[in-house]
Amino acid sequence: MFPSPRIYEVITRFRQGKVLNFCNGVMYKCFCNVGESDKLPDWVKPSSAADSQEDDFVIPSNMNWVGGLKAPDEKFDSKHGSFGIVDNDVAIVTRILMGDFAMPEDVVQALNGCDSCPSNSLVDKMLKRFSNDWVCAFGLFKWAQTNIRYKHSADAYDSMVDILGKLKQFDIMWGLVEEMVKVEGLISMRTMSKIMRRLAGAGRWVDAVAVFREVERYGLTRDILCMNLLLDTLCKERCVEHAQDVFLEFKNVIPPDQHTFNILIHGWCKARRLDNARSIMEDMGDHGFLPCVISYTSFIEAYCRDKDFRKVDSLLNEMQENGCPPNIVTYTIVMHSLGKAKETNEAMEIYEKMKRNSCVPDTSFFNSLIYILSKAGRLQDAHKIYEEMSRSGSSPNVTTYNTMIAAACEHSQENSALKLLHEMEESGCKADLKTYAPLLKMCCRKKWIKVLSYLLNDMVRKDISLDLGTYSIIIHGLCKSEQLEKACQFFEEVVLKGLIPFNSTFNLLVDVLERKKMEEAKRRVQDLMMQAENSEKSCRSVSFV
DNA sequence: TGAAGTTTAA
Repeated sequence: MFPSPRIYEVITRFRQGKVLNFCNGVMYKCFCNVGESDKLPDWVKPSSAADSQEDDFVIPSNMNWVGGLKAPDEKFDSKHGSFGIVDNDVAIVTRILMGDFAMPEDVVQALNGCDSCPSNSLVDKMLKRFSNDWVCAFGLFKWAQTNIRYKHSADAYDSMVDILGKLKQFDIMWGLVEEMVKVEGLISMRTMSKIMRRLAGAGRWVDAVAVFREVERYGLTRDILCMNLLLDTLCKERCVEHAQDVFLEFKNVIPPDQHTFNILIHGWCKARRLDNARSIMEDMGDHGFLPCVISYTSFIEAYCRDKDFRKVDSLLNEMQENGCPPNIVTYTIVMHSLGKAKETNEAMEIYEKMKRNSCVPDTSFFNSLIYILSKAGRLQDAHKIYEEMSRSGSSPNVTTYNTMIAAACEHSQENSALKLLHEMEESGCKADLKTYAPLLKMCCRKKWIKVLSYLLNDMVRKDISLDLGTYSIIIHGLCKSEQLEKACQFFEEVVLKGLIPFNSTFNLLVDVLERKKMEEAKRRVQDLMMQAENSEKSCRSVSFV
């Protein structure tokens, strides 16, 4: 135990009110004892948001004390200020990329000043870490290319294309694609698939289809595989109409296969246009394909969504009669919907029916079962299923743990929730934001501020960053528990991160502060909200120039 | 890495 540590956050630079020193939204934090802040490296500056008075903060025993600094991981690189980063080059490059850059060229220049060498693993890690910051990612990408001993892998190119597409930098993306064309074997169907997905996601359906039309220009074959990829992308991006148009245009040139029809059936079922799905099914027959379990399951899912369980039943029977029995996916859908419709006994009956038909349950099925049992308040039964899983050969995954933890939190089984988090870690299952969100909410409700701090720190250690929704849960929870100072601190952190708080969060906080006559804090929150809204406006005007 | 299913807060 160390005397009176205080939490400091590392905040180095701002751009339009945005904190730049976190990667993928992860804010790097460090801990130091009161009166020892001069021992902090110069890149560490305490922020007002984190200047908490948690004098009794307990340092978790799994942390090491390194030269006056508390680092959440075994190794702490005090020179470059990275936590949990063992690879020195990764640390150096991360540190540089945390700067304020307007153009990729600036990033290249900054990286030229360091003596790190690019490697496949370095580029891979950095592209993942900066996948939401195309300027940094592309700068690093360009810098790596200047080294004559290094060549980007096809995967690195694909990742870069994907990042540029995700952030809607389509001109730059196309420039990179042209560069890829010059090297043989670089462009693959994976590249094309990423491009089509990002274009469709941005509402540029015509462009996505154009990629398919011109795919031979890139040395690829415009076959049924490629067409199915496009159709699937269009359906998943909610433009099944465009998928249908492409299908009609090309079906005489490129003979469709069973996948083609299933993709369209699923697309139409998801869009609640069952008539269209049925015509595709007929067309499927005309092309000599029988509907398979996947085709039927799409319809089953649609009926389930309408809670039309009579139709579900008759279709299940029809499937059996047609020699196409339902499989584990079909059963999962039906059971899940029955459970959600509060027909828990009928849902359990599906499990029995499944066993009778010797259909083997898998992890997703068990996850669904655990979910509906928990929602019905049958936590003990859910726990039994959790134990049954390992015995039956399907191991729990992240969804299993997330579901169990959320249920325990909802039913005020705090210890059990924290125990599950521990079990999750022990089993080597990687936690994510959905693991922590209910736990954080629970801590706010119970006013467990120390545990809240511990969990937040745990998240930093695991590279899991808070998003706006999670921040909102915390702020709402703290308001309800009348932990108003804490609530204000989190509100400030949201704005510092460049996020814009929801109006409901803002209104709630202002209301509570007003009721408690905390005028100064109220004004501060109002200023912060204004700052957040203004910085968004200025960002917008910049992007339209 | 060719088609269907499970956890989501304000």
